Amino acid sequence: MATTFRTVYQQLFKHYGPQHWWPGDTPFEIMVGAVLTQNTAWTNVEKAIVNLRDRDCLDAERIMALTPARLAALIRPAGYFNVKAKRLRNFCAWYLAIGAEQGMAALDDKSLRHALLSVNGIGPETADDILLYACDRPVFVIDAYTRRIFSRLGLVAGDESYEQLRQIFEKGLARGSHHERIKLFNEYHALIVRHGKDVCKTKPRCASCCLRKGCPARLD
DNA sequence: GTCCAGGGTTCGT
DNA sequence: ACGAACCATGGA
Repeated sequence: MATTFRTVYQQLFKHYGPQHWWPGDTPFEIMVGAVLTQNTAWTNVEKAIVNLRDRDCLDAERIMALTPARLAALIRPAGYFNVKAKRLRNFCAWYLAIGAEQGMAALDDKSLRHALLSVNGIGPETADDILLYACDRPVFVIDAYTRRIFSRLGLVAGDESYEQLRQIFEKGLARGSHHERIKLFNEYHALIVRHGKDVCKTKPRCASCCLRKGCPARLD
């Protein structure tokens, strides 16, 4: 059986089961989490979100009403708090200006992605997290784990640009209804992160890949 | 003590 | 277009 984007997904799902991403009660909370999780362990992001919720600040207007210093203090556990306070403000200002989730829903996938990328502090991965997990748009999220795992499998070269990789994955997983693809992309990225956390950082790092024969951490 | 996490921007080349 | 420095906490 040839290794494909489909078979890797099946292998991961069989081993780890559903990941129930994205944790969060509302789309807005997911968007906040997407900004806060930039290069940060999720456990630290959760602490920051709890702080915001305790202050009733999981809300764009409430966040904008905070001074940058107050906001930074609340999100302190998520690290890079001064940078992220600024990015969160930038995002909330944009979010309110565009008309919140209704305004976002009025845009097609491409326009919304472009609009998100225009926000200072929202790059490709954060934008795609928001598109997929908060807006239910069929975009495949690429991260460092994706690049590492799939280049070791030989399914990608590894030095492609973010945009190239996204196209490769979306084309490699082209079949299925709109809804099925969203569900698949949702679960797939979550499984890649789960697997990456689990074994791809074992020391010494497996030189081949944790999904391939010969790797001590291979799944079966 | 060291390493690095569910990255992005800015400023060099 | 691409690479490196920068940001900062907390858990393993």
